[in-house]
Amino acid sequence: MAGKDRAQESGQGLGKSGHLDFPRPLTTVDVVIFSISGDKLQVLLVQRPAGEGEPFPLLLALPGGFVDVAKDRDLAACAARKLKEKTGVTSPYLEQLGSWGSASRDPRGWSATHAYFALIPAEASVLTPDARWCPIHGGRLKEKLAFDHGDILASAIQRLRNKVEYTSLPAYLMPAEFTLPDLQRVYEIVLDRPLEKSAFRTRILSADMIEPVAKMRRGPNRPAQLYRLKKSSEPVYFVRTFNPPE
Amino acid sequence: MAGKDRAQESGQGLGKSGHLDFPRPLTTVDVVIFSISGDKLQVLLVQRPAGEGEPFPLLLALPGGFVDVAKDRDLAACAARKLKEKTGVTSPYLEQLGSWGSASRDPRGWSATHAYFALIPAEASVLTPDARWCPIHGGRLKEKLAFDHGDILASAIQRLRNKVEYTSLPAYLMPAEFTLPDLQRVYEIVLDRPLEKSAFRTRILSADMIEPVAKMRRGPNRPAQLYRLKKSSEPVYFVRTFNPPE
DNA sequence: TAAGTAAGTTGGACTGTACAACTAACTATG
DNA sequence: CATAGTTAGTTGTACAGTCCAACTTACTTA
Repeated sequence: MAGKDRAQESGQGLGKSGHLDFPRPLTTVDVVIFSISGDKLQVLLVQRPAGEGEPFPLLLALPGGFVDVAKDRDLAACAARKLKEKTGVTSPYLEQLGSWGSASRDPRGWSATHAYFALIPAEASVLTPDARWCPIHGGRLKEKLAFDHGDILASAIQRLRNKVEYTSLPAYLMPAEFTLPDLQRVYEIVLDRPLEKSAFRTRILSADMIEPVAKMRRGPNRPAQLYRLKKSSEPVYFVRTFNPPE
Repeated sequence: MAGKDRAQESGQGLGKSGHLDFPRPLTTVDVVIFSISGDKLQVLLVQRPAGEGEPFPLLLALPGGFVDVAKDRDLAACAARKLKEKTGVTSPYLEQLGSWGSASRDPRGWSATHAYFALIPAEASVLTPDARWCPIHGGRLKEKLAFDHGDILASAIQRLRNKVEYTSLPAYLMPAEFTLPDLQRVYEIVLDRPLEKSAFRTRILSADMIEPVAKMRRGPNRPAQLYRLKKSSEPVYFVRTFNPPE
């Protein structure tokens, strides 16, 4: 026989009955939900419960929880459900970030979490009482998080920054209508560095991702053209990054 | 109390005893191992066992298996172990690809796999008898795979192509010493399109990722300079993609 | 009416790719 | 021994898009 049993490969027995009677890791899904408000990148966090036997009581954590094999068809549905429960938002940008699994990350035993990251416009959300936005200063969060959620968040921030360098991801952080300077500001907030105005405009406008609406944003100075996202839903990939610093 | 119990959030009870007595998904790790040989991108596959109760008997599948909570400290270690077992290679390029989990992907029950992808030089490997290299034609594999491994492989190919467009990843597919035209050929094999010679050379040489060795590759025509990878281990990210087709 | 401010445009310098023609170094062949 | 063939590697012009900086435009406020 060419192949070996998958369970046996791991040194674990598969009984003749077909039972898979070896210990299984805990399986969770966590979601890193980003938004922009107050000129800051913000992440949605919830407080851990204080009950008996609860790990990391009262610490902040990413919203998430165990996969419910009866309720969740797949991982993405589970992540979307958790996002919906916490923010009320249903169709945001939702991307898988990666998975973290080890013997030590959860004191209750070997566990693996599937992490997702979502981008939503701040105004679109109606939070549950236990959830709140926490600002990210200089690419870092001040608070210490439960489990390895600090690592996961750091990884999400890095991924976001990386992709913002050469994609239209920030568009998903914008309200329905926005101006080009608004969008540029969001890019600058995420990247934490200024971008060049004319190159930015050229790039975005030639990407065919937004369209002008017949309105201007009026303010104390020259009015700005309002735009909205085209209905493409897919992010745009640019062939260059913005001029990287250094 | 601000937070709710993670298990309760999923509608699952956490007993007062602290037991986590609800059904857990199966947890596996699979590895997509790429290599180049015969001017083709190749992926390492193993044949599924034919035993009773075995899903997808005799079909080809990605090497992988259940996480062993006693043996595997974390997911990456588990992936590295599987790579080592199948190919003997210990320090390749190994990156997490993503995770796939659903009620339906494994007939034995709700399961989630953590997929990794690895790049190794073909000559570096000593395969176990059940493993073999399968060529990828035009970005696709001919054979049908077990589970959702076809999806996972397609995703790995797409990720590889994407990254090859703007990183030095193909360097990890090269033998210890290679020429610039060798490297270009590998880029072209993965991208499945020709690249421009002078731009390719400029880009690679200015990336400071390889260094010449004091030898030439001799053949039936003009000798070519041999190079080797510098000991950086980290891949290089270019600020532009190669000129994309279309 | 002038000053202030942010929106949006314009033009020259620069960087790196695209394309194509070129030179260089070797082998094989008549 | 000369010449054709092949691949390595270079060079030069065109072009695209960013960088930088100055400029015009449209509005508010004093």
